[in-house]
Amino acid sequence: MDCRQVTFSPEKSRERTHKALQVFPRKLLMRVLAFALHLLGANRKEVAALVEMPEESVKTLLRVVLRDGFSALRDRRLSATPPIAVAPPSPTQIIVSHGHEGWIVEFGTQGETLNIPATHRIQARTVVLSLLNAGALTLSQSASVLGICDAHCRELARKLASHDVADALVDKREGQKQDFRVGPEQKAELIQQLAARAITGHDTSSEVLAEQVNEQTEAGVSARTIRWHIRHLGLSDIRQSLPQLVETLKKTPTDRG
DNA sequence: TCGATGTTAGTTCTGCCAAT
DNA sequence: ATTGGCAGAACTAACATCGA
Repeated sequence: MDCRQVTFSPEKSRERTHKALQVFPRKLLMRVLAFALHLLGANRKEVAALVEMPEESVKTLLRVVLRDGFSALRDRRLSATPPIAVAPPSPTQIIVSHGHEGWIVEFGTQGETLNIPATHRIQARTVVLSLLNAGALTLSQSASVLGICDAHCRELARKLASHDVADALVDKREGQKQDFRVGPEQKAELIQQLAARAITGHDTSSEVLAEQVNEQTEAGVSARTIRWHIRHLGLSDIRQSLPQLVETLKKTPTDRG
């Protein structure tokens, strides 16, 4: 669908969105809009910015909607029943609040405060969960101020009770840990082919190397991937240096005489 | 507490295309 | 002809939430 000639009015959008929010939960409405913008051809990054969602959430949304259809537009983890009202927290001597600036911990009798910037999430968790473990805050107060569910809050507090902050609270995600197409066998073949061809003066272009690696290992990788690995293995320059090194070594007596 | 599901952060892979 | 930057897809694993 070509929308380039369509005029979009920010005023009308504000008006209509406001009206729609009387009926739709904000999150659901944003998910519907994200999917519609995607269908109309908008760039995913721009879609994410427009609906104020992380780009990765938009990615996940599009994947599940295209797989499961309309039902996937709502967060299926959410219960259909309305939330149960939570009893007000019991008064404590320490009060923790969370705003745009960060967290404020009020304690003592003279109104002393500890300010934790919004960017210091681990510090906030350390303080709040320590107070929870010490019995100075309730579970629901702690979970609410940290913006996590009670069950997860309980789990983090339990971990912090038996582990240091680095083990209990620091995010350890590292992403994909191993290559899934170019493994040790393919790398060995790549290095072998590149070295042998560089020394003998044969073609060392990524096209040829990809052909050889695929032939020997049935990897099915592209020339671009071969170039990517050549660069990340630090092999980009050995095409020039390796033949010179071999010539030098030929003229030098071997260690064994 | 646990399994299912969604989210997030990171790496690898690949097509496109400008630069060399 | 070949390389390498860029963007986005594909993938992995940890984090987080939810309901039973």
